[in-house]
Amino acid sequence: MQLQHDDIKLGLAQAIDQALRKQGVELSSETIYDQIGKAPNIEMGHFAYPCFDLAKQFRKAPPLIAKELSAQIEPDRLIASVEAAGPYVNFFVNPQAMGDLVALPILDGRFFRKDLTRDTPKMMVEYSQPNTHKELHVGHMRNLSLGDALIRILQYAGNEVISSTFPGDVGTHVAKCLWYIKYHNTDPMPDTEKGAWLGRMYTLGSLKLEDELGSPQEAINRQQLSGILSQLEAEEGEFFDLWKETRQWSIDLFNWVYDWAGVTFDKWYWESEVDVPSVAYAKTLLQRGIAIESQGAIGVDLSEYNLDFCVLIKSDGHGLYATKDLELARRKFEDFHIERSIYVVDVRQSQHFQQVFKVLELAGFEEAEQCYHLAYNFVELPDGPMSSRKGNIIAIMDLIRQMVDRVIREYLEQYRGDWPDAEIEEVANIITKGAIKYGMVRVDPNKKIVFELENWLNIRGESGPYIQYTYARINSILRNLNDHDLDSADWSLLTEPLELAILVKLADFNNVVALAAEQYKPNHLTRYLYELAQTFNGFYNSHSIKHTESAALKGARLLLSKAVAVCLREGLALLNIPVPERM
RNA sequence: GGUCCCGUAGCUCAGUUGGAUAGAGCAGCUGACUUCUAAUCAGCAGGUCCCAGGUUCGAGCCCUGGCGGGAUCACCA
Repeated sequence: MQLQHDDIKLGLAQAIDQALRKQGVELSSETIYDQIGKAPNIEMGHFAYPCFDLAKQFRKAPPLIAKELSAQIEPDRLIASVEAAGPYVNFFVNPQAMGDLVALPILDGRFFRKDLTRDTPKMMVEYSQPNTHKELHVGHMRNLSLGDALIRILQYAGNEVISSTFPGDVGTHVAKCLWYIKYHNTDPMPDTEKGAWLGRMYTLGSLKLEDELGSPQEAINRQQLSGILSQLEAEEGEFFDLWKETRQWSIDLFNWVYDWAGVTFDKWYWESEVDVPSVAYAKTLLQRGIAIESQGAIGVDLSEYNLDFCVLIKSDGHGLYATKDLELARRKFEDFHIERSIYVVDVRQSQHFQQVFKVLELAGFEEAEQCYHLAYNFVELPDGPMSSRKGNIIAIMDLIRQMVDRVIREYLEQYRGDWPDAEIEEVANIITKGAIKYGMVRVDPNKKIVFELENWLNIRGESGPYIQYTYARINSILRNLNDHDLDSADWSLLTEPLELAILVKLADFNNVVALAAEQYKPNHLTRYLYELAQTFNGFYNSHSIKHTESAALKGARLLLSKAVAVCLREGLALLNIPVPERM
């Protein structure tokens, strides 16, 4: 539920409210506020109020109501003029008021510290659940970008949010990797890029195991794998030592990527730490009669909820993914006293979470209804889904390297000698972050992304770098033209339609972020930032800031530009995308 | 078969909770840098919003039924 934080809409709602009262009609201010929208284009108006809902009360046709209503609204500090257009009342606003209520608060930061939403439970967002002993691929990057952006947006909207991650450091995938290293690998142990090497071992292992299914070798393999798993569980033996060492290699890779992306977690939960306790918990469910024994396994029959049977303890006594999530869900609420728990996990786990939440509910864990699986669709390649198991993945490392190289070669090489080499390297990384994160988050979470490398490396048009470029461009203008510090401007001089279009767009920032927070959809923000940048670039290309008829107008345009830059920077920050000072 | 998601321009996607003439990018074509950053901008072209009903002042959006694609459904995670 959004608070009424938009001063412009509030001002318009007041004027409409007064005009309606004069005609003897009373509406709640919320209703009016919520109905105020944008005019279709800047020639028709800046904001619009539709009169359809008034038809019943007035017993008149909406166009007639719009006409009478607009006649009742007097221009004031905010409202420059009012026009009825069919069933709509269209408002033109004064640049002076827009400057005071929008641009100035943006420039001094007040604008970004408003409370946007009413219900702000303390929540935990869990995201990034990579498996050790596998390579991180671009699919993991979507999860990382989405979860990180979501947390920042939720915090901005006023929620207290704790971030957590849940890496999978135990399980059969680990055994397959260690199995291959020990029994089949002939390469020397690596000195560098150990995480990536491990990922290859996993792929080779799972391919070999798949190959040998149905062969005499199968039984031997099975025995060897089970031996490995036993050692890991007993926490002793050569495989346990190898596990400890190689596990760290993967963690080092995770940390490299997290550092690069600027992501941190308040809490790391490990599958290995909840494994044993989760099985113990499942046994209590059996005792309580919530779980039953079936076909040698122990689980909960959820068929009456259309969720099938949820196995919690395998016939060999081991727990499963669902078992661990049962334990983890409870720990989260205990450890941090949260009121809401969000899981950013790909859509293929939907049924898994439905089962987990339902079992918790049946077990009497009331917070289960505050657990929410934020399912997003996965990233796939043009020729089908990615699979570490099969080895057809694009590693995050490879994407980053290729993109950094491309950015330097195509755009930054021209500055070589002029800029320090370190800055070229840094800016290339900033741009790469912009391209990758923006690309991952711009698509609606429940639509899949078909990853085509060449499209991603081409960063023209709608992209993170477009917005970063606009920021750097404004920065350059300010550097060159802002000879003395401006702290105020005569906003009333900004009468060009494109200048007003910018102000109107700026005013919408908080509405968009609030919407993104409500819907858990950061793509509303990416879209907004792109449109804001686009609006500015349109203005920039048709109006000179440097050459104006007066110094006052130049000052106003400079401050307007600066407000755009601040807004772009703050918006990108919510996506954890940095901006370069020049590019 | 059950459940969930998707279907909008050649391709990739928006569409602010039901509002005015459905918008961007890529690809294609035409223009704009001795000027404040051309990683940009302006313009052209491109549409049965999967189909059929329904709800109402109004539907790309909501409801019902189809069609097409994807995911998932007992000891992997």
